[in-house]
Amino acid sequence: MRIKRELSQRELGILAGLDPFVASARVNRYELGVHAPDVATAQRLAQCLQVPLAYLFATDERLARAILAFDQLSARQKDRLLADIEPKPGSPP
Amino acid sequence: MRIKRELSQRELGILAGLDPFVASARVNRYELGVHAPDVATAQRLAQCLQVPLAYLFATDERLARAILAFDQLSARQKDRLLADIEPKPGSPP
DNA sequence: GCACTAAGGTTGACTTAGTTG
DNA sequence: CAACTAAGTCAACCTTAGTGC
Repeated sequence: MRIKRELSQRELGILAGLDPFVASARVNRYELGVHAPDVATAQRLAQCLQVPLAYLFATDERLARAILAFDQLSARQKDRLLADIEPKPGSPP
Repeated sequence: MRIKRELSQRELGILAGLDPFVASARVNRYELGVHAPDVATAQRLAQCLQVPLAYLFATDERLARAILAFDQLSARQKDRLLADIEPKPGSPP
C-alpha cells in the first residue's frame, strides 16, 4: 500500500482510530506490504493522510501523482479537466 | 469495489484466473461489497477489466472517471497534464 | 443461462510480546 | 523514542451447495 506519511507509523495508526497498543505493528505491516487492511481501515488511513482511498492503491507513479493533484482541484476545475481528457463517445468505431 | 463489467460475474472471475466452480460466488460477493478480495486478486480483476487497480477503489465518481481517462493518455500527455495540475512547490507558504 | 446466498472450513490479519537501532 | 518481527488466535474470506429468475 502506498503510504506517504510525515507522522510515525504509530502516530498515524492512532490517528486512524487503531488501538494505541497495536497501531505500530499494524501500520508497519501495511506499509511494508506484509499484510493488507480491510477497506474501512484503509479509508480511515487515507483520510488521516488526506489522500483519496484510490491513491493508496495506485501502482503507477504518474497515476498516483495525478490522483493527488486531481483531488486538490475545485469541482469546477475537475469538470473542466474531465471534459478535456475523457474520450468522446462515438469516436472510436 | 467499483466493478464496471460487460461480461457475466462468472466469466469475469474465470478470466481473472479463479476456479470456474467458485468464480460466480466470489465475484458476486466483491461486486456487492459483501467481501473484499486480496490485492493480488483485485489486480487480476482490474487487468481483465482493463482499468488501473486504483479505479476499483475510487469512491468519488469524478475521480473514478479521471483515473480511467488518465490511464488512456499517452506517456507524453500524462506528463503534460501533470505539469498543468500539480501544485508548484514553494507557493503555499 | 443469470444473479445471488447460507453454512462451514480454512487462510491470513490481528494481538501480544518482544528485538533492534 | 523509532521501525520492525514471530507466534498463536480468530475473524474474514473461500468453498460448497444450493435458491430463484
